[in-house]
Amino acid sequence: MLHEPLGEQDAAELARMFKALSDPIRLRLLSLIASRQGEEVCVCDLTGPFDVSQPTISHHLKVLREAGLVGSERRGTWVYYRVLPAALARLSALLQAPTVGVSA
Amino acid sequence: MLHEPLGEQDAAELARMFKALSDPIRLRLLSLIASRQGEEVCVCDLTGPFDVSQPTISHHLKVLREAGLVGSERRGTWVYYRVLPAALARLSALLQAPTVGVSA
DNA sequence: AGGTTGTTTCGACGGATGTCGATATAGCGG
DNA sequence: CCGCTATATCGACATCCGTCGAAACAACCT
Repeated sequence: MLHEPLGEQDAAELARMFKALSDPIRLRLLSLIASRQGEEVCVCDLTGPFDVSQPTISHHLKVLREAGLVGSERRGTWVYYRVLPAALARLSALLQAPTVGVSA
Repeated sequence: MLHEPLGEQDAAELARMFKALSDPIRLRLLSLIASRQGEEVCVCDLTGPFDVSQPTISHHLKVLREAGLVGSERRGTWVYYRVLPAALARLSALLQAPTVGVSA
């Protein structure tokens, strides 16, 4: 919550997560994964909608994964990505706090 | 909401906002401003807690301002910053959506 | 085993970003 | 008007980031 100032460590960790969200392609990737609620999405379904090369998509998925926002699992030939809801919920709660403060 | 894939334009705009949150100093600045709910905070109160120079703080405040996350107003010698709750609420709602989807 | 497809890693390149010191602007007080 | 404090802008520099093509790795199929 933003009602108490963030410590340096928390700020550093949260900044890493927000940085993963700071690219349009990564945001769209995340929304594509999240829009299959709970289900997993194959990488092969994620490369089509974008104008960038497939290695670039793989790089962006890695960034999202290392930020703890998505998880991945290989099943056979394909790799499936899924959203990790707890991480998104944490960020959401952080930004929600000041809003309720003002809406009162 | 992340239940429908983001369009390119929306993604670009949202990415700009998240990018403003992707730096630890900016996150702490925002939390310092937000922790005074509704009130405004003088820049002179924001330079102290950090190890970086005053121009750097001014730069980060500019990034937050241009992202639409905070507003500023000059009153006499001092400049006061305040949170713009609607912007934070928008980001919060975006990240909240998949959570409720999974909690069901 | 060899070939084919899906995915990741590597190395390189150009552009963006955080930081600083120096300087400029804004407003107050004598 | 001049100096003083508060804040913003400028120019420079090192580092980081997104992107690509090429290559490596993984798993399937014959």
